[in-house]
Amino acid sequence: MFVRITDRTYRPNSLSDFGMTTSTNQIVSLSEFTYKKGREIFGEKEPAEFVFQVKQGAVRTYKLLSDGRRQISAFHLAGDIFGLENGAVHRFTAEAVTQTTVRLVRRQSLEAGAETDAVVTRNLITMTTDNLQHAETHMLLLGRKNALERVAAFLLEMDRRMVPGSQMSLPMSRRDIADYLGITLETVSRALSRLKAENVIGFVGENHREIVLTDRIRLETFDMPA
Amino acid sequence: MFVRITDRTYRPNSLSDFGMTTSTNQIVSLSEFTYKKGREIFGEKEPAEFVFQVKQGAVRTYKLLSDGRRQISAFHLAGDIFGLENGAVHRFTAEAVTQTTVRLVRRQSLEAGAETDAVVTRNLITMTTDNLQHAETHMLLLGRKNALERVAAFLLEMDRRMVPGSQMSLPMSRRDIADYLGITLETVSRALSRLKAENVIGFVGENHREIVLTDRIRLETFDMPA
DNA sequence: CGACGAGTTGACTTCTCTCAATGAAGGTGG
DNA sequence: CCACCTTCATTGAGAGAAGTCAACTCGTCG
Repeated sequence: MFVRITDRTYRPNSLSDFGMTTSTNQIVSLSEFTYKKGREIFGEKEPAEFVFQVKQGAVRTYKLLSDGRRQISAFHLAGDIFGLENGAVHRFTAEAVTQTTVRLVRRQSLEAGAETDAVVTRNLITMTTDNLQHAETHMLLLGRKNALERVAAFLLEMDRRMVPGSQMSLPMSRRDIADYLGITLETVSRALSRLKAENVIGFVGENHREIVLTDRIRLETFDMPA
Repeated sequence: MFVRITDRTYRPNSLSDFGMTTSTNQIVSLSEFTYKKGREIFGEKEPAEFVFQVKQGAVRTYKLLSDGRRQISAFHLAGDIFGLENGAVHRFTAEAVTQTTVRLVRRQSLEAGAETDAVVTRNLITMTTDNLQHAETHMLLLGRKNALERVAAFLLEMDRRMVPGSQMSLPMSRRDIADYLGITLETVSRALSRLKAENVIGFVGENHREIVLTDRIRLETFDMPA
């Protein structure tokens, strides 16, 4: 249950072990750690000691209301950095969606790097700005799109971000998708069924998370761009 | 109609005219400009030449869908900085909610300042992070709160941000509030009527934008915190 | 093998939207 | 200064989209 606390006693190597490559825009660190499915990586209001990069797997970050309603603000896939959007204290909870390996660096070290290296600084700003842009786009979705548009937008976003290929394998459950899109899991399921019935998407494997975009053009019309 | 284009040919004074005070965390510039109610300050996809600070009045920033649905991402009140959250190109439209005076600085100058001054850099990051935090909180509202909770949260936010006093004078219309909260103006109106009927708020003037929070404690219970 | 979790689907409910009417406020021009 | 027009806000009635509750299927896993 609280293995994660033990987990987080793990310490990455010190300052000299990481750097930032301008070419890849990724924080590079030799420090890695793996979380099992559903494990909490950090909790809301905890001090933000580390910044993370997903090496493999997927992470969800979310906020809760007191009665349990959940809003997932983002899914972080391989390559993505998370935990940076926070200040001294984490502003939401991060959990492993599937078994996930992350690289981590001390936040303090990063900030020290930013003091002396303008490139590191610029990258920090860029990453924060990217997060902000994603949040803005998502606000438009949450505030003004209907269920079908939300699900279409989600599929297109995931298709764009996941490894290229004819099909995609979604790591997250229908409930996760629902909490990301601000609807219920039943509504997600109905929207997917409708898209399947109209031959816009197809289900591939026997679990229902392998999806192929049969008609991307039509899917984009469901999404409805600005 | 296109006066704003003329407006924007106005040029702020050069680099030497602005700086950033660490004590107030505000960009200081002698360059000012005033927009009439409803005027566009900048449009989505326009090059982001300036960063703005509201001196007086209020600004809304929003995104549109092709069919006209609008999502206001934020209201910027006196003292607030906006246009920074953007990259080289503005990611949304900014309009004056009421007659509004802004200070402005060239974006390029700011970036030059960031190169040489770590304090400026830190403030830039802080401001972007603040925007991000607001967006995250708003995603929770848009994705998971009901109409009454949204309106209650809005009133508490405005009360917190506007000049202290027993009552507040909202600069924006019901439609603006609705597009900020992801509901319709009728639903906003009904929620306000209900809060008034329950003596949680009161209307003061003869226009319906002067509001007093009669029972802040109860209003907070309607909002429902995390 | 059985329990459990995930997903789908149906029936019904509910919340918000849509459409419409009304009244008040504010701006404009004669 | 006032009549007129437009905009804004409120309120009601009905429609509709999404939520809730529940049943059922299908893998997975102990």
